[in-house]
Amino acid sequence: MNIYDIAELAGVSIATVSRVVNDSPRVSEKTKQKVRTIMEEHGYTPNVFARGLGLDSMKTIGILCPDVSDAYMATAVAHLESRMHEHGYDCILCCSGFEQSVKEKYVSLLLAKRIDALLMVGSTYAGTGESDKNTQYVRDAAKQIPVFLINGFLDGENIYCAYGDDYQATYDVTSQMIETGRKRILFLCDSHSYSANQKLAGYESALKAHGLPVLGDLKLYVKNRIHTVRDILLERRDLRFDSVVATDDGLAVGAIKYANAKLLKVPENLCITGFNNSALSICSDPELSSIDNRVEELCNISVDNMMKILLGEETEVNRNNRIPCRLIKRCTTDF
Amino acid sequence: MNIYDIAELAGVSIATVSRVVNDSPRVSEKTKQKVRTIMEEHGYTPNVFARGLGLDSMKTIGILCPDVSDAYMATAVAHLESRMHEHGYDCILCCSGFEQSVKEKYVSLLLAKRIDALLMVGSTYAGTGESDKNTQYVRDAAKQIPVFLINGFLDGENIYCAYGDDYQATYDVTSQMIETGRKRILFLCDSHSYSANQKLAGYESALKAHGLPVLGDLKLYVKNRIHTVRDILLERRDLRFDSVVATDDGLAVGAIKYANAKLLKVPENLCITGFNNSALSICSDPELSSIDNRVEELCNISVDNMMKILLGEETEVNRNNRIPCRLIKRCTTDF
DNA sequence: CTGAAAGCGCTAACAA
DNA sequence: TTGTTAGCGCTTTCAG
Repeated sequence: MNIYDIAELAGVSIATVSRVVNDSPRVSEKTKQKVRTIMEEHGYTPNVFARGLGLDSMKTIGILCPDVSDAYMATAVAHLESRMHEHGYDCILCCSGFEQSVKEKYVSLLLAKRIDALLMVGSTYAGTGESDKNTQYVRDAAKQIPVFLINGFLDGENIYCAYGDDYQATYDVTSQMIETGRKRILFLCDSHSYSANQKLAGYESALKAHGLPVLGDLKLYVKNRIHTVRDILLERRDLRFDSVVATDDGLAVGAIKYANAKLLKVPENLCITGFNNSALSICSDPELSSIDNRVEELCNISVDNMMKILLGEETEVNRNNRIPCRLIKRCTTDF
Repeated sequence: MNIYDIAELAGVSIATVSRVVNDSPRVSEKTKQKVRTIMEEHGYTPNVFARGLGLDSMKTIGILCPDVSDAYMATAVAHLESRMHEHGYDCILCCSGFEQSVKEKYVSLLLAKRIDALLMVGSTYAGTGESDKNTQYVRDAAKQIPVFLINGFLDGENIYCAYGDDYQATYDVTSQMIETGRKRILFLCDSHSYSANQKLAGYESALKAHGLPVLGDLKLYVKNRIHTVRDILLERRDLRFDSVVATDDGLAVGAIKYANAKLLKVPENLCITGFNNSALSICSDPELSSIDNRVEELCNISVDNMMKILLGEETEVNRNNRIPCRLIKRCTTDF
């Protein structure tokens, strides 16, 4: 059943059917009704490929993230899908992992699919914030379609970023630890992404601002697996620390497990904060204080900006959207 | 840059270019090389819409799930995407929630996009296992394209199911609780889906098989939020139980929080099992014993079957794939 | 307000 | 081995 069949059944031309499908005002209400009835009776659906060929768009966007099975990204993807759906767009989801070549391959694949825009979730797509060669593929993609980065910043034409102020959040929380008497703050991290580097910078700045030394030993990079973190901490008997600033909830829960194993009082003897305010934070015991970088808001900003761009209002949109994070206080902090 | 441009630059016809793109054997190696060089030099990518129009396929499948932000579904989606990608297929992701009308709308939307197959994750799409009217839309979709159901069973032409044996798993775990001396086993549940009903049946069978009464009071349906579960349990001072069979890890963790709040010894005074073996289970304290229904295997079965069907080997595939679950033992059980 | 017809870029049957 | 050409189903000028 195609547009010709409908046209014939309705006794009009295909042009008229097309106009009805697209709700053009240049059709009399009477023929509109007539055609619509026929279409419904026969369950007609326009062929999206043909339409795509003509319009060079299938109203589809690409969502790229390293791994949807990660809670943070899953939340983001769920929210993005829902918001895009409101606007009549479908989402092609791709999980690239963290490897450069795979990320690049996925982006070209997505571009070949002629998506209308590309949404990238996760600061891994922003590089480390230093060299440019690892982010060139993003810039190249932006030459073809608008690119939206969630949770990372990358400066470039047609690249629109929305991210939480990880620097400030980490600065603040570190400062509060110091102000409540902590002197040896462990920085627990699992990557060197743009976001991770921002958090590190915030941590170091706070130490310096309060006249504390930045100790290499207290910057610990480990795999983000709860038991692994706990065990590493347990083994490092040389390492002394009275508090933990973790860049992810999983790492922080590892620290909680460590505290429980050593029978340390939390937060009195060990003060801990996590990042992302995930389900883990209310699952652990004691429950974890965690910095919420408000993914849903980041998603909303990106989607709103995208719709503006797609409708040709690029002049009105800010390429650099940084929003404050907030600390969700639970039981592993006393501030 | 389209096929005509390439053809002209290479001094061949568009048919030849098309053959090169599709790696047809009916082109001399020499011209193949020549054309390929030109294509690369100019960064030519075939237009997927035009190709889709001709082949009536864009090598895209639809993945429908109620909510990707749920850990179980996120894992499934991540795995599915990765496996489909291996086979050169892209995935359109849709999150339908649990409302009937929305689920139906999403399915028609996906069908209109001319996907090659539909993957549905979650037993909500299998109905309750009783009436047929809630699953008619699934059967209708199956008239157009093959439908694959993960974690639920629905009998029907062109519908292929893969699910864990929730009945048996729940039967076994309930039996073990009884055999280790428990007499009042609370069944904690948050839905009436096909899967939930299977679990309930397993629970009830086990009670009967061991000569224990099936008590209405001990079947508790609550919202799947950790603190809510804990609070409800705390309030129900009339309710006596010595063990908990939860249909989801979140519910089970709620029970753990309840036990901790009441200073009950786990598992001695309260034995608890969860379902899905999610990240929550190693996060809680004590860590949760949980039934793993092996999503990844379910996904693999579905993807393998799908590829067979898409390649026209439907005779070889089983529509009803039930696989055993396994209990991952941690600290909330003593068996 | 409606229709005829020219694309959109590719695939595949048919010719050569 | 290669080229010609007729679709695939829709959108959109251009005429009327």
